Formats: sequence, structure tokens, C-alpha cells
Amino acid sequence: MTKADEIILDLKQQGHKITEVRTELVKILLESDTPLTIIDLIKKLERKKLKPNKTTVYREVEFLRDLEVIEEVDFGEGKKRYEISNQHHHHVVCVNCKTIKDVSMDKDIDSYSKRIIEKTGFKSIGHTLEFFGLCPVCQ
Amino acid sequence: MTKADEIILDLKQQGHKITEVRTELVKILLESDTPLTIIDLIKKLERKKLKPNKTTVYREVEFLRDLEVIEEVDFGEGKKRYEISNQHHHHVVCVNCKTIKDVSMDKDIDSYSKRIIEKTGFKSIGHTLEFFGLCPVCQ
DNA sequence: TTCGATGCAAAGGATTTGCAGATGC
DNA sequence: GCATCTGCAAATCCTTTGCATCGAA
Repeated sequence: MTKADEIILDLKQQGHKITEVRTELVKILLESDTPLTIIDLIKKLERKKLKPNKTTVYREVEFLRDLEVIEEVDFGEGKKRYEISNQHHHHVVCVNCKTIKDVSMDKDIDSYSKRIIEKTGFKSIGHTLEFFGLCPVCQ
Repeated sequence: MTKADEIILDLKQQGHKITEVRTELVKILLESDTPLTIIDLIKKLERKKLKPNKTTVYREVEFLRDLEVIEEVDFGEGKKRYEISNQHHHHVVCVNCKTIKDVSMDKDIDSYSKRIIEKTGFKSIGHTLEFFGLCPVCQ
């Protein structure tokens, strides 16, 4: 059983309907090594002969995000990107060619969170951390 | 000489024109303890009896950002916020009441940057780091 | 059958652009 | 006077909403 099958089965067992767009979106996001925009997703669906309305895709990513199957990331581009909820990680984005690589380094960030809780009195803290620079090719 | 005067004088010496909107925007951003949206800025200008067009404000923040007088921050709200370029820092945002507090912790992030450079081959790395949680009042 | 998924059109909000006119220096 | 700032209208881009219909289970 593939990871995609697992996720879809899980959704089904939670009582959600399984549609072709839903299934393919999960597969596309599993196969992508970079967070995708709504437009990216639509283009990839079209290559699979699916032509859902843009609204449907917006609603579908909202659905998958609410169930924590995928995560929303924002690099300050004025649009959102989506990726499968893997082990929590961050990204390095090339400011020139927009290449995105994953980076993980959470233990340390967690220790920050604790310090922030102490200092500010905030609770149940999440965070976003993104790095920007020039990739080896663009330097 | 106030900080605002310093900034304005500096702009003038760089050969830029000084307008009332420009001057007041710098003052407003210096006085704010939280990053402001375009709409926030317009409202604050109106309290000072200035009614610039929204486009003007967009162009003005672009101007000030390009000169690194102010910085753009993005909390994934679908709109940008602006704050005076102070010592580099981060924010804790209350997901409920949207209260924003500053946090600084850069030495550690810098050590991350170094690790990222080593691991990924990226260069001249900047970053964004924002924390989200519930402020003491909203808990 | 039923509830959720879908399409379509329209609206909403943030941001950008083109161009003519006004203004700082 | 000239470069730049400004206003206004329009356009663009991303996202959301309302409503009628369709389809998975």
C-alpha cells in the first residue's frame, strides 16, 4: 500500500467522500519535492486529464489543510503554497530562481519557543521559519 | 534631533524629495510598536489630516523599503505589514486577538544560517521567523 | 436518498500599472 | 525646469461566497 493509498483510506474511514480530484491532489503533493501554489496544482491536475474549477481546488486544499493532511506555507509571495504534512521542517528559497530546499532543525527552535513562552506569557506556540538566499546555480 | 528627523535628513541628503506624506509615514512607523498594514497607515495618516491616495501609500512603502528605512513582514494574512528597520528581530502573534510582540534571538538563528550554507550550498542567507500562539489575555 | 463535492458567476481584498497633472528643490 | 511625487481609474492577481446541480456512498 502506497502512502497515497494510506492517506486516502484514512480519509475514507473518517467518513469523507473520495473523489478523483481529491485522490490526485494527494498524489501530486506526495510526489512534489517543493510546496505548490493553487495554479501549480491545477496545471498538474490538467496533465492527468482532470480539469476541476479553480474554486474546487481552493476548497480541496482547505479541506486537506483542516484535516492536517497538508500544510500551508507562505514565502511572502502574495499567494499560498501547499505541501504534504511531513515531519515539521523549513525551507531555503533561492531569491533568484525560486528553487526551494527543505531544511530541518527543530529541537533548537523548540527551545526558543520555550524561552518565548517564559518571556512573553504566550501559550501553545507554533512558528514559521524560512530562509532566503542564492542557490549554488544562481550565485 | 529626533530619530524621525535623522531619517528624513538622511533621505534628503541622498537627494530624495521630502513630502509631508513621506515625513509622516516615517513618524507613524517609528511610533508604532507593531507592524502596520497599508490600511493601518492610511488611517493613521488621516488622523493627521492627510488623505493620500492608497496608491501613493503603496508607492511610498516601496520607496522606503527599497532604501531599507522600513521592512516588510508577512504573517500569512494575505497582506503585507511594515515596520521601521530596527535591530533585526522577530514577532509573536496572538492567533486570537492579533496582538504582536517583538522577540529577538538572532545569534542562534545565525548559527543555523551557517549550517544551512554548509548543507545546501546557498549563499547570503536571510530569514523570516514568526511565532504564533495565544497571548496571556486570550488564553 | 443524503450530504458533501462541483461549477460558474460574482464579489472581495490586496496590489500594480498607465497616464496626466502637481510639486519639491 | 525637471525629476519625482501624486491622484485617479482601471487592471490584475489571489481568494472567497452564493447558489444551483451533481455525484459518492
